[in-house]
Amino acid sequence: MKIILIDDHQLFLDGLGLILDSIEGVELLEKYTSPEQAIRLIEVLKPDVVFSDLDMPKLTGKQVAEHIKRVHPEIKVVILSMHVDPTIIKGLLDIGVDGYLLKTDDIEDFEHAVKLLSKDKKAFSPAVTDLLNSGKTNSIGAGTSFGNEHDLSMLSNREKEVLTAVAQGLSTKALSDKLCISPGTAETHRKNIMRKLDANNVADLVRIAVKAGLV
Amino acid sequence: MKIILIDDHQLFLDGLGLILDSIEGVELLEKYTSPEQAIRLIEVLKPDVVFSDLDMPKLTGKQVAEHIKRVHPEIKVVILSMHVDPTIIKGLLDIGVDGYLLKTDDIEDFEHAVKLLSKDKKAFSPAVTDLLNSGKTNSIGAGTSFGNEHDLSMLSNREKEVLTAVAQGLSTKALSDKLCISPGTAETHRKNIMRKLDANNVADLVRIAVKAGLV
DNA sequence: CTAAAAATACCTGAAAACCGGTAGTGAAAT
DNA sequence: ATTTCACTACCGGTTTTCAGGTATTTTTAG
Repeated sequence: MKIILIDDHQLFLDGLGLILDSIEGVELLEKYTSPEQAIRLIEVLKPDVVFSDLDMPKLTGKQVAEHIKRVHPEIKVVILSMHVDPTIIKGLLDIGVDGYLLKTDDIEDFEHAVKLLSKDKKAFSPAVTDLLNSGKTNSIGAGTSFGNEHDLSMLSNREKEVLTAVAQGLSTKALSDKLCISPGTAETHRKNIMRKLDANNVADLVRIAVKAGLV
Repeated sequence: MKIILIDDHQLFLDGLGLILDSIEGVELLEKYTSPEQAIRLIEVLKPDVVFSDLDMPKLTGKQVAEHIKRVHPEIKVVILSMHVDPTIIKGLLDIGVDGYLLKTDDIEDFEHAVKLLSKDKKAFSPAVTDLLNSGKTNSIGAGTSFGNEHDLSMLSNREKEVLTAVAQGLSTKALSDKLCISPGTAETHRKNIMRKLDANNVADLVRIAVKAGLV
């Protein structure tokens, strides 16, 4: 199995290269910190599989996957990522990627993934497999998501007002006075907002509000 | 030189382990995906140098460095990071870290860093060295940090850690686990912080923390 | 017009935050 | 040497949040 690697972090790339070299039946053709260069040379190298990082400065792993799948559908693309994010994963599946591995995986997981790929099967991290099996985009319990976009579009106008007030440090009582609603209503709004934004407490709400420019 | 590694990404950890093994004069004692565990076992292992990732979920590399430098000042701490961020780097220098390497560095940079460390010199990435030389952080003794630095000067280091944790949305219990203190102590810290910053609730704390760049 | 969505309001119980203390230890400063 | 300060820890009581609801009205969209 001929492989090329793409990751903007040279150190990770070097390390992963060493790991891959130690796996039976793997031939590491080339490593790239530049997605553009990798794409340019893919014609020449004719790899079986491309492992690409997701978060990269100029060209994201998703864009790399899209390009490769459009031009060379026969080449398998596996995305390496730090985050278990259902929406990201779904987007990648739509493109037709052949795997999604996590940087928190260990070498065994990686070897297993290589085996699956060699059998023309898709390769996902255990954690990702669990996610895909356990319903869909609903993840409230275990991991609080890191880098997801907190766009406030799903909030109603009133809810945005409430969120702003909460983020300003107003108590439910003060907030309800200010917005001329009952404290119970304020609570309801806050609950709905927290559900929609997957926030578990006031601190989460404030961070989101600040990042969204509400305060 | 006895080394331990800390990074929440198992795959990176494995790869970096292989790289370090290939470097002359390096003995890799142990690798940890859990900063807490690493800190707990540091007494036993007695490493010369700790390489730690900066961005980690439960305990940041900065907190790891703070803890190690507080408890075992003789152990060198080198931070691995993805970003060339002056404010971050300055904060780490204040703590007294012995190096700041980038994940975009290559193996040669890494070997060079190890050499410097063995000579009791500080080890920085070329890109970071450039930044440090190009002005900026020369004002070391003075507390006048560049940027706005919202008034957190009255807080002790520990209190800043607590504030950061609170702003990240951790409950008192979770926070106390993370910082290895009792919930009561965490409460005390939070109280003192709120008094010092004239904050009345978590929302106020989060806003201040975000504006101060703690999160 | 009607159905859906949004906004309003309330209830309950467990958990957590909040606020007032007190108090020991160890390190640093005067 | 004594004081000061940071850090640690605990107590007791009050308030608030948080997570389940339920339910009515108003507004919006098809």
